[in-house]
Amino acid sequence: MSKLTLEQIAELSGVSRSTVSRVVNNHISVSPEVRQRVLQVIEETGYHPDPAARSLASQRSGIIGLVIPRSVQFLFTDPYYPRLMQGIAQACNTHHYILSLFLFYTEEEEQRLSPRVTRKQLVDGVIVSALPVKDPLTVQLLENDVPFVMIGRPTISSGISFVDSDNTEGAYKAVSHLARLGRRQIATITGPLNTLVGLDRRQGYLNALNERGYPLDEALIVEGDFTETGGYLAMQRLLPHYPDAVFVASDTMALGALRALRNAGLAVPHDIAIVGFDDLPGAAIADPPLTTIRQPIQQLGGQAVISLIDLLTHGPQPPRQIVLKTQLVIRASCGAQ
Amino acid sequence: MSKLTLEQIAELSGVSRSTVSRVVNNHISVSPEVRQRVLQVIEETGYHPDPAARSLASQRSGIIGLVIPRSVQFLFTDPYYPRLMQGIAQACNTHHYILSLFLFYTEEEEQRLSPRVTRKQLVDGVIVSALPVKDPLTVQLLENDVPFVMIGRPTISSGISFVDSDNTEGAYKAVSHLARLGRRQIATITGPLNTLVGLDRRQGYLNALNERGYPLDEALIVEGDFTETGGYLAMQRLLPHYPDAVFVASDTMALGALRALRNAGLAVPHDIAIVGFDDLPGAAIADPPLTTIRQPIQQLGGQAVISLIDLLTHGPQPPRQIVLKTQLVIRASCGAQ
DNA sequence: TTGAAAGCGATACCAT
DNA sequence: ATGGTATCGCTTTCAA
Repeated sequence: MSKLTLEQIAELSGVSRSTVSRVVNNHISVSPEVRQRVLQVIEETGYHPDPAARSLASQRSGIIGLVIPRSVQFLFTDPYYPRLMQGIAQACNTHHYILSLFLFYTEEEEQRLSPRVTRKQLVDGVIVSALPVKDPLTVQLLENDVPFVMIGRPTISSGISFVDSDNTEGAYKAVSHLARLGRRQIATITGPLNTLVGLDRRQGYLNALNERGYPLDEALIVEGDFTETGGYLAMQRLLPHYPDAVFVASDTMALGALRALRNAGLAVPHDIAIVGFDDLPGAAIADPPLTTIRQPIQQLGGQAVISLIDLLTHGPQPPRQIVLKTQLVIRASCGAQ
Repeated sequence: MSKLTLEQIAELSGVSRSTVSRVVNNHISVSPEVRQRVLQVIEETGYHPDPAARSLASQRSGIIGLVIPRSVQFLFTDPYYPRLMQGIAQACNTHHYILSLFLFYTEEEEQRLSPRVTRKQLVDGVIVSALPVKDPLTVQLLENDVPFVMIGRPTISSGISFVDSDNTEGAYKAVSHLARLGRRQIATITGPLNTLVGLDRRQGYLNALNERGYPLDEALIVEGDFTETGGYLAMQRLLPHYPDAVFVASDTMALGALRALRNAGLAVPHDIAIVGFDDLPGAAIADPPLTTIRQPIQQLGGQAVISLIDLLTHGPQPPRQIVLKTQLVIRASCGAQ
């Protein structure tokens, strides 16, 4: 079982190397009979083209890189990421791409390793998990014109392809729901306000209050960091202001907020209603089960891959910018039955 | 900024291509001055060797594959995996390897895509997340002698490299702890019993009971599946038998068990004590905080990479089989304040 | 539709 | 210690 080459397949099928290559790559200019015969041989021998030789000759690697920059590294344990990766991996599988994962920890590491993804040698293109405003990585990607799509909308979005959930509208729906249920002192625990997702969800909150002519109380807006502990601490800061509801910008933080409320002896939703964002697995099994805004995380990943492949195959194009709808999922924590 | 080649660096530094290659690969036979000069040029020009050309010539890709087989795919959203991946990614970073991720969903997909990892073309070696007994993937890996190490001990471990936690001893410690606290009716929710990790942890449970001469009550042993819902359902089946303690073979299942107990109106740890396994982030913030067995997940990943690289560089060797110690983490759920 | 041949950009062996 | 050169396995013009 020594390694087979195109050459050998060619010989076995009585055609030239070129022809076999055409068959393998599904080119048109091959007569049906020849194609048939070659495929036969390939099948019988179990031939697989050598990826290295192939990339060298074609200048394409067939590899998509998923980059988790240092700045979001600390969130990587959030259940959000496995879901995202499932979506990405599945799409890669169906589109015959290989997925490589780049997790950067330290700044030094990011500096040293980023060339791996900012040159078109190793990867054909990359998917980048949402970056804070003006990350150097984005700049490098643009400079070296490496095709890439971001998950999460970038701050300067002109010319950049991305896939995002409709965060503003999602937050708006969450807060409107609370208002509809008669809550008046609606607080919010935001995401980090140096990220667009953080800003967007806060905006949705503001929009909903505005629309109803609710007064804006700055004390009811506390910044979180998307971690459970962050949610816990933020909730504690909110308590002295007696909110009767709180929109939390992520389920993970909402879990932390619930914990803070429990510690404070407050009853959810009786004393205070709560709505999260994401609809992670933990939301449904929280105590009480968490009303939340579901975002289609897997599809986010899948769409990112599709957009990227589009970029790869059709060359530079107007950027593909996709915003997916969210959905209000009502459970017990908001007090609606 | 056209693409630089070895050739050009050679010219710019006034040496041959071979010499530049030696410098790049840190070979010994290069005079200090020449090396210095070449490195200078490389630095100035920002040259990076082409990975494809390199793999083609050297027959090594520098890529390590992480394989999540279909059979464990449904567990991928467990917080265990991000941690594991962090450990693996970090080790890959420091050892200059690229990490590729292979998630297989359907059986068809696994069949179609497994050649990617079972031939030494694309990846130099692979890390496989624990497989149920005698998975075909293992067989293929062995047949094609692709270097690989498993995370989690395989059933037939002769000749196979793996990294595992000491599951049996961990479970033993958990159950002994419960016994020490005076619990008598100690139940267990096991992992899937077609996996060795499931069997091992059950064995630890049995060992602890045995040692103390506790009677074995089959009704107190219920099989779970490592999911939250599985834990919930298993706990419900346990309730009619009035256990006063339960060792749950994973934190995720323990969270489900807690939910079942809450629904049943039982107080933890007063009515029933509970100990989990893993020490995932969710354990510390559960209500009550979960006593659990901590396993060093990141190190598991890191060790797997190190073992694999060892295999890659030193060729076939006696398998490296590493078992890492676990640690009892006492919180409120077991009743030992 | 098919084949011949020129790369693709490195590595590594063999001389010197 | 250094250079020359064959080689890795495939893609892709260009001719036929």
